[in-house]
Formats: sequence, C-alpha cells, structure tokens
Amino acid sequence: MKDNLKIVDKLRSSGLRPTKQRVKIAEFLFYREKTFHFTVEELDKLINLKNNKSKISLATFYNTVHAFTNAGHLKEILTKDNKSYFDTHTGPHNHFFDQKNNELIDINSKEIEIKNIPTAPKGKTIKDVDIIINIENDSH
Amino acid sequence: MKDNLKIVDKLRSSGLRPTKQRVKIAEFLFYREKTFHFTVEELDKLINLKNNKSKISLATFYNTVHAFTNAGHLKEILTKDNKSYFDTHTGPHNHFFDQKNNELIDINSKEIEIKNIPTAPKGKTIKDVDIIINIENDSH
DNA sequence: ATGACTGCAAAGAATTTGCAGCAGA
DNA sequence: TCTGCTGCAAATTCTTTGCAGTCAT
Repeated sequence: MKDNLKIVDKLRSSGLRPTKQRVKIAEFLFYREKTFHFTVEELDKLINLKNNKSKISLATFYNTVHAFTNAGHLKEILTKDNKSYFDTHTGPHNHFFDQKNNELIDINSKEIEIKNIPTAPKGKTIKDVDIIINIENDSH
Repeated sequence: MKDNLKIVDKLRSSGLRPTKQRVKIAEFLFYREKTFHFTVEELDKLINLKNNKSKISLATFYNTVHAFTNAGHLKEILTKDNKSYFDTHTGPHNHFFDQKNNELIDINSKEIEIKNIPTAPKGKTIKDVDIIINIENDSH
C-alpha cells in the first residue's frame, strides 16, 4: 500500500530503521485527518488493544515516540498535570488544556500572537515559546 | 521579631496553623528581595542542610508547599523537564526557562503581551495562560 | 480534648536503563 | 555479519498516601 511505502521512506530518511514496531506505530499516528494528542501510556493501550497478538512493549513505545520526536515527526507538549503529551501536528501552534478532562485542543497558530517578546538573557538564545491556555468548565 | 509575627499572621489568616515547620519554611521563603524559584526536593535540601538537627520530613515539605500554593502564597510553574517548580512571586508574570541548567528567570509582566487570545471552546472558561520562553546557550 | 499536622515508610505513577537476544541492512 | 532495535524486568525519580503519634488551640 502507498501509505506503507511513504512511512518506510519517512523513517529511513530520518535515519530510523523501519522495523515492524515502528511501522505499526507510524501507521497508527500519521496520515490522520485530525491532530492527535496522546501520552505514551495511552498510545500503548490503544495500539496493543487492537493487536492483542504480537504486543509492542512499553519501552519500545517510549523509544519510538522519542525517536519520532527527535526526528521532528512529533512534538512534545507539557501541561499542568506534569505528564508528557505528544502531538502529531508538528507545525507552530498552541493549545488549550482542560486539566479536569486531561484534554488538549489545538489553537490555530494565526489566531494568537505575542507582542514584545523580551530579549533572552546574555549568552542565551530563544529556542521556542510555549503557550498553554488553561480552561475549565463554566460551572467551575 | 517582626517578620515572625507577620508570618504567623499570614499563616493564620490562610487557615493554616503556624507550626514550627511551617514557620521555618515560611521564614526561608518569604520576605526575600529577589524572587525565588525552587522544587520541593531542592527546598528540602536547602533547609535541612542549614538545620541538621530537627529535620523536616520530605512529606511535610510537599504538604506545606501545596498548602502555601493553595493559599496563594506560592505559584506553581511547569517546565519542559516535567518537574514542578514553585515561585515566591505570585503576581502575573512569565518565565524564561533554560533546560540545560534547570533555571527559571522571571519576565516582567509588562514586557510581554498576547494578542488575539481565542475564545474558549463551548462550555469552557479561560482560567489562566502559561507562557514559557525556552532558552539555550548561544553556542548551542 | 479535639482536630490538624508531622514523620516515617510504603506505595504509586511515569519514565529510564541494562542487557540478552533478534532482526534489518 | 554487524549494528541497531526490541522486550523484559529492574531501577530511578518525583510525588502521594496511610497511619500512629504529636502539637496547636
């Protein structure tokens, strides 16, 4: 199938061997219509439920997700619950975070803008800016 | 001493009993000239080193820091290293974060401004906005 | 006296690590 | 064949919890 070839290329061109496990994880993650936000443990449960034969170990999920992140295929997001979320949308954008429901929602990058970004301290360079808008139910 | 009285009042008016441990921690944290950023484990080491008799237990540091945070005397900050930092500066402001050195630096609230904050999804209200500017050494 | 708080140790959650065996080039 | 990758289990790190004893009011 075409997607499978694309995935193999994607992995190879990032210096990653297209092992069965990585291809399966990549198939699950990429080429979605909508952005997908997840933790490693959630990913483990989702993929291993579907394929209860030939389970992928949790350590491999951690390895793979980090490898994908370093290769630029995923983006890490940190939230007020001190867990690492990953995002299949790797372009510049920001998030709403609902701590009650542990839910991340994308914000279109064009909608939000920071003014007067201060200059970094001496000897330092700005790497990136993380903005999270924390939300809660109206009834709070 | 005057500070000690102020501290006892501060604790009492937050509904917290001014125990020895809390007063000692509050003395250490508040009435500083400069903002102080710390993790609970760091605080434990800093205070227990100074007073190697009558140690305060780590659990009490966690309890106390959370109690102070709920009372509005501390502010929690989450960074790219997935640890909870606390800040003695409780007013609205943002931070630089240097992940290499695990160092947080305050940004004056007036310097930075967000435009076009999007409206929250239906049924949700914006609670607050966290902005962290990640920095690294020039030589990267 | 009566809650609230402390300290200890154990438990928990998320993540990392070490290493033997396996698989892709 | 030769690294790189996987899987397992143990280890680590940060944080929370249960509970008996202690302290503030």
